[in-house]
Amino acid sequence: MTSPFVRKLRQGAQLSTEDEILLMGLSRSLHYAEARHDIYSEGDRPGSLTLILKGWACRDKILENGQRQIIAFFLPGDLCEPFGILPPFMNHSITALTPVTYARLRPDELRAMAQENSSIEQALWWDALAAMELQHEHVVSLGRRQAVERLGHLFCELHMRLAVVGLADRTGFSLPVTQQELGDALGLSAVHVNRSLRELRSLGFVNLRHRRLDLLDLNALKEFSLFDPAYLRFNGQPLHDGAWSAPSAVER
Amino acid sequence: MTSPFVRKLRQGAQLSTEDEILLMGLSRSLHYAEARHDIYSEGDRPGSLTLILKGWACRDKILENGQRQIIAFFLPGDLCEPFGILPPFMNHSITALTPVTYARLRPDELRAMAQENSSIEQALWWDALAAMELQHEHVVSLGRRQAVERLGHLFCELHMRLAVVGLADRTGFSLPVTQQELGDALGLSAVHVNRSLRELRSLGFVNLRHRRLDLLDLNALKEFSLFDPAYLRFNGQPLHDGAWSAPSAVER
DNA sequence: CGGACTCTTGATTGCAGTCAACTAAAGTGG
DNA sequence: CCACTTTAGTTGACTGCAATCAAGAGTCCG
Repeated sequence: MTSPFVRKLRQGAQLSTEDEILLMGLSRSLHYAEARHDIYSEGDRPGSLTLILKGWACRDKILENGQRQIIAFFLPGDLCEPFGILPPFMNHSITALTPVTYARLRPDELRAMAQENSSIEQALWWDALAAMELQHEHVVSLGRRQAVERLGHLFCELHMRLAVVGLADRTGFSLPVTQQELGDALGLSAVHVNRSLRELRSLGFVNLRHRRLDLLDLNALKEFSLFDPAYLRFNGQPLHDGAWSAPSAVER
Repeated sequence: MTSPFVRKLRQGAQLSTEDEILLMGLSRSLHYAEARHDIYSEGDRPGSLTLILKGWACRDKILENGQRQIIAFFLPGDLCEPFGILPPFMNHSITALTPVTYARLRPDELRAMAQENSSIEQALWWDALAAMELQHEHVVSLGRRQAVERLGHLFCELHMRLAVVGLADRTGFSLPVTQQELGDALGLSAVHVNRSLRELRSLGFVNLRHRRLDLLDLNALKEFSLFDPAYLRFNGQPLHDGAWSAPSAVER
């Protein structure tokens, strides 16, 4: 059983079996976080990168007035920081939304691996690009989309991200977060999330109950939410070669 | 006269004179864009990274319904994409807000330079980190701050970013964008930007006229906007060494 | 079985959008 | 250099989306 990390990275580069073994070998140091507990808190000085293996987490920030904003959701296979970046201190938290199993990766090890192996380098840079564009689309949602569209768009995004790591199929997926947490991600109140959910249900698009999202008409939902999956960079042609392969790195 | 790029990167690493000469040598290929024209449009396949040398630009996306969201402002010294990332195609635009002078950088050249020079590597990763956290804070603003706070927060951020490259002092700075564009960045209508501006003026914090922002009481504005500059990662201790220096790279 | 979340719905409030008219500034061309 | 046009800024009136407040129902869990 390949790890979700490897499954996702396959979207960004052609990986050989040896590449995949190398990548899986990174997850030596396994850790566990309980639901609603911080993996990293504001002010912490992280010593390693966090790779989510199982469960859901998020990057979130609590404001002075007690309001919370979820900046990003992290799903199995997600690296909470791009591969070469280790912040000297955190100014927000990484919080487990469910029980989470994660690995701690050493950035120097990752970067050394990237330096020696251009496929892995390309995959890691691809992952960093995809993570940035996720943020961009989040800004677009919060800035210019209405509540119902935001919610629908998020569902489409989560579905594609989960499908890539084998955690969603055509019928739906497990959505283990509260409506309050959806609101914290979408800049909405829990009450309004509930009402928007009702609207999506009454339109016959989805049904959320018992922490599972049933997709009743995915295509209609995508159209309604103006969802264009290009920003996820899935299944795309690999990032073009000329500019990508480091001058000295030659793959055999 | 050192370039704004170098001035900014000094915030992220100790750069020797030779490092700075190397970095300035990157900006060989100079280009020019007129105000309101795209540097890259949606669908383009960029062949190089864009470094803003003079003028203001932005990353923006036009939605199907004609609404626009500005995802990020780019100021002199800003790299529009992190140093190792060259998207295979653009799914949004990079647009000049004023007349812009920019350089085209080859990612392989940048990465080769980073590989040989650990100070430069650290500076470039630092820049990528700072750019990501800018995005995070943008999400927080759009999700959880009120209009007036958003505007005030943006002014504080722009002031610090411009000050680092020598384009702002205590009295204010040139703000060469329309109120409509401020609204497109903050998820507000131009009318509401105007009203919020009036409120900030009536509170005695700032005064915006003829494309210049006068800072009348910067500290009060920062307090009012709950502005915590930590996310800009300026003047911080350099990113810590142990995890950062690549195993084989030794600086002399 | 009790207590704590979470979800749901209704009533009310308020922040920000839209529409519209007018002023000010900045270009443009004769 | 001055009419004319266009773009940007300003203000008022009204509307509407989403927040808040509140209460009840449903679930989960010890």
